[in-house]
Amino acid sequence: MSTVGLQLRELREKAGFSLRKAAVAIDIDVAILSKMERGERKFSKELVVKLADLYKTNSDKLVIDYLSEKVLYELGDEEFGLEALKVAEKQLIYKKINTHG
Amino acid sequence: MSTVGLQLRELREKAGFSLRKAAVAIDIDVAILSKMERGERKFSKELVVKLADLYKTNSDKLVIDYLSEKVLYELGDEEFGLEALKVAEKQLIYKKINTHG
DNA sequence: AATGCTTTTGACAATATTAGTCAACACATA
DNA sequence: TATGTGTTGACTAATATTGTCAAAAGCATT
Repeated sequence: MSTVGLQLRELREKAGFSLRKAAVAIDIDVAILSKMERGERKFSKELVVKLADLYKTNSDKLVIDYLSEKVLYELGDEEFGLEALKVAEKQLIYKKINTHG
Repeated sequence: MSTVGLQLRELREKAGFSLRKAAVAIDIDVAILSKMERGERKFSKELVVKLADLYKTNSDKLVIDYLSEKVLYELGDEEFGLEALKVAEKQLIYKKINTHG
């Protein structure tokens, strides 16, 4: 269940693009796009953004979901996954406070 | 700055193992262990646990830190990293509630 | 049925990434 | 010198990811 894939598929259909047209527009093989939408292959962030642009949609939420999926994939069904996420969050917040930019 | 690496280095020294002895004990090349402790190479979870065992330490916190580092590495300096972590957390919690085990 | 479009599938090659091996180096100390 | 410490870089091997292609399958329409 790749929510990014499903979301992008819906967006594509609403925007009236066939799989082929969309694939050509962002310069990838149609087979890859097909697989990505169905969660059989991973997206790259670049492609997510390109597709969002193509469909005239803001990409922020899609990117966030994309990253979230990536993180969850990395964690697998790890026993301490939740704890790890909380630690990671703390680190990020700490970093955010103590950096310029 | 790999906290897992530093933690394991301290633990090793406190446990009185030389790099070579520890590497032999867990059956890896000493060069790899050296690099891992200094954050030049990634650990695997298996090695973290093996080392914790060798040093007679509970591995839970180390594993959590290991996973956290892995996640943060994946996110890089992504603008929406924090948001992604929060989404991932929600997913995990949701999953935890709705599964047996 | 035949055409023309769609999407899916699998096989394969090309690339990139990661992991493992080894020898040499530098430093300290007995 | 000889022994033990940790570090470094070059190299190979193993794995994973990505890209390419052709064929197949689905679905309307003519």
